[in-house]
Amino acid sequence: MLLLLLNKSNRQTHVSAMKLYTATENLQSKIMDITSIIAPLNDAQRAAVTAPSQAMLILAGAGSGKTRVLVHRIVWQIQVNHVSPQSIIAVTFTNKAANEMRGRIESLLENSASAMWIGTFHGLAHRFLRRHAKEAHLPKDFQVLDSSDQQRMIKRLLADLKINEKELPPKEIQWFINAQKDAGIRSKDILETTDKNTRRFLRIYREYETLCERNGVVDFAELLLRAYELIRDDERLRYQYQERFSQIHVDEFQDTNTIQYAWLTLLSPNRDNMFVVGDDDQAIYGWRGAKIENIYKFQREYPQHQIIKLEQNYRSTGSILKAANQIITNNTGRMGKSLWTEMADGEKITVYAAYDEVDEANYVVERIKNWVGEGNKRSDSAILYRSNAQSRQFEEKLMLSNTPYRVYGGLRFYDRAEIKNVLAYLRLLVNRHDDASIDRIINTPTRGIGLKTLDEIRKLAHEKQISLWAAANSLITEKVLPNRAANALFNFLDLIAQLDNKIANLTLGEKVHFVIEHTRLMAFYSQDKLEKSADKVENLKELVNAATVFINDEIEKDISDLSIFLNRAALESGALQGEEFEDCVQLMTLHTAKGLEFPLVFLVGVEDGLFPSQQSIFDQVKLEEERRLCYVGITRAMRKLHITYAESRRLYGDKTYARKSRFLRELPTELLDEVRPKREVSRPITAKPIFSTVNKLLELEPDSKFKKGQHIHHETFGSGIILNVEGEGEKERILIKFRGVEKWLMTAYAELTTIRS
DNA sequence: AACACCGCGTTTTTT
DNA sequence: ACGCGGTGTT
Repeated sequence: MLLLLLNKSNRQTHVSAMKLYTATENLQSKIMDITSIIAPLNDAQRAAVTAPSQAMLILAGAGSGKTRVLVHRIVWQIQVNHVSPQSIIAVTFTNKAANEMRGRIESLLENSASAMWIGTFHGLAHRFLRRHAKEAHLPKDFQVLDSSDQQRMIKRLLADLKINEKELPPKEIQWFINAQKDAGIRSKDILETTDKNTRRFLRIYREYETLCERNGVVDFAELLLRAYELIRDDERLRYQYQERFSQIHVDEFQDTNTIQYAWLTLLSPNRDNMFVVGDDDQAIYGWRGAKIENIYKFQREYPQHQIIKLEQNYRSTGSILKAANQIITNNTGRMGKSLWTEMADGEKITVYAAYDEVDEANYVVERIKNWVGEGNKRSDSAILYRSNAQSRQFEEKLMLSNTPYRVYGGLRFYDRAEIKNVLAYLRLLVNRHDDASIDRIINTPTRGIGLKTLDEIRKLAHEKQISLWAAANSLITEKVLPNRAANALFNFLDLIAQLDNKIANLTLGEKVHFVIEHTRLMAFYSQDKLEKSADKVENLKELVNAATVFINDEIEKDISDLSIFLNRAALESGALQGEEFEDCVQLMTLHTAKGLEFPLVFLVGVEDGLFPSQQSIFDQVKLEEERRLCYVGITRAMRKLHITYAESRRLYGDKTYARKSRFLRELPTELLDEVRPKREVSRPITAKPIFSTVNKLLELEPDSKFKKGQHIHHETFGSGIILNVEGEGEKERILIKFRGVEKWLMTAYAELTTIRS
């Protein structure tokens, strides 16, 4: 029976059951192992997992088990094809995805996967460059700049070059530089003859490159570009790694950019060992350089490839899936995929036409309260929105109803100012020539080094093309500064020297603790007049803790733990986030929600101008990306999806009116349950409405608790008077005049108490 | 060095 | 509306 299963499902592998007999002494256990690899898979998944070594493109729809396929494929290669773990490389975009993959591989293997290269593009590029720093012409202790460090460098550069930030905004320069690097273009590759604007950017790009070089720092895009160039230009290393990585796996392939694709191609010269998984319908990062075309490029450049589509969805109900399928068919040039499920249709998708953003939030919060009241977990519900600004209304209402919630995507741990300051000191201890760091903390906490002194340092550094540290030292020895400034500056330089001296023999945790104390940062952040000082102190302690438990698993022994720790902090800035385990309603943008799933999902603010965003409406390419985002949003829902939109909302200060999103109009009405009929014009508001069908309806509905003219009380809005009643049962809605405002509320959800008049 | 005021922009985010 | 960064005031 087992062998039968193997033979049937393994038609496509070059590993026969015979080979298994000879390959192992412990036949029984081997067969069991293989069963555990392929038994939990459906036909398409199994075909992917057991495919022979060749270029494979797995088109994996939302919720179709793409991670499972990747994980099982890797385990299959190891246990059945006896590929050495050393030969396995698996690349993801986020640390979270990489960690999850590693964890699942390890639990299937019942063994450590530490010999495999599993990580993000940036993480693996970093490991590669660390290992071959010399060949890459990088200092042994090179540090990684995150994007705020990068921006700081650019700003300094502009100041040195006496360029006004208004003329050439640092943000735009940063964008330009990163876009060039992501496309594999060095400043020397850009022709001088291009247009004037490009020339100005180009000049900064050049200067920035030399500055980074001098500082011994590398930004995110540089990690990828350097790794690419090194493997391209160093024949010995190229052969070595091509030889080593016999099996290359890539997750979220539709999100790869030019340089990532090029790097992968270099690793796979025979083009027979790339196993890439992606979904063109979930490509939502075009705006940051991801090239969905890489999927087509792959098919052109890897002519021997095989495509397998994973279309069975294990996540959502039939209705939700139908809606998702329907919406995405409006896009052009798709690879073509249609999700299906064995699950029942389930509930219809509820569409709520809110009066305004407050009404929308009330509706959502009421629904969540009902859901929790039915015994469900708050953490199984999510509110998804297009832009971060939208979270506020929901936060307010959740707070008001005492419902715990968590907003994703705020400031991350390692991005907090107090943490960045400590890290800057530590980085300075590793490398004195790190200008971004010295710039950051030379007067933090304030120690009397003013702008005047700072200017002198910068001027000298720029003139002599030396680091800020060297320039500061030079100013002291040359005795050109006024006494007070000289003293202050000397004290700073001395502080760094003292720290360096005193921490030499401490453990990593002790080092961090020592630095926080002796730079007086702890004292600085403990001042209770400071807002949120308790949080900041807590964060500093958490940093010490993180350093204490840090395990340096890099093989290079001659690089200090501190250096590795700092780089890890830059590369995994999101990893350390506390307070995650309380049962909370989840609030996040649609982008953040990609890859996640929730039984109950609210897709809110589904209005033209918001979603799709105003900037995307008149651009076909952008609009299609928005539509994919909508597809991502819908497919997050497992059991129940609510879509809401508001007829009017406050945006940038003033009231705006919008109509329901075109995406919503693309959904078939039979899948929808529209809670309140949409009205295009604002309602006539009269205390005594003239005869209308609505009033007649009301007369036929004497069961209603609510009557016109009745006084009522609402938890949030206070007391008011009912102006109008419409609908019945669940859909009954009333217009109430509160102090100054009139609101339509659903009586089924609003918390109303009647007041006897 | 700390605080007040003004003007500006304002999709989406990882590394 | 709101928050951030830059500038000006005490």
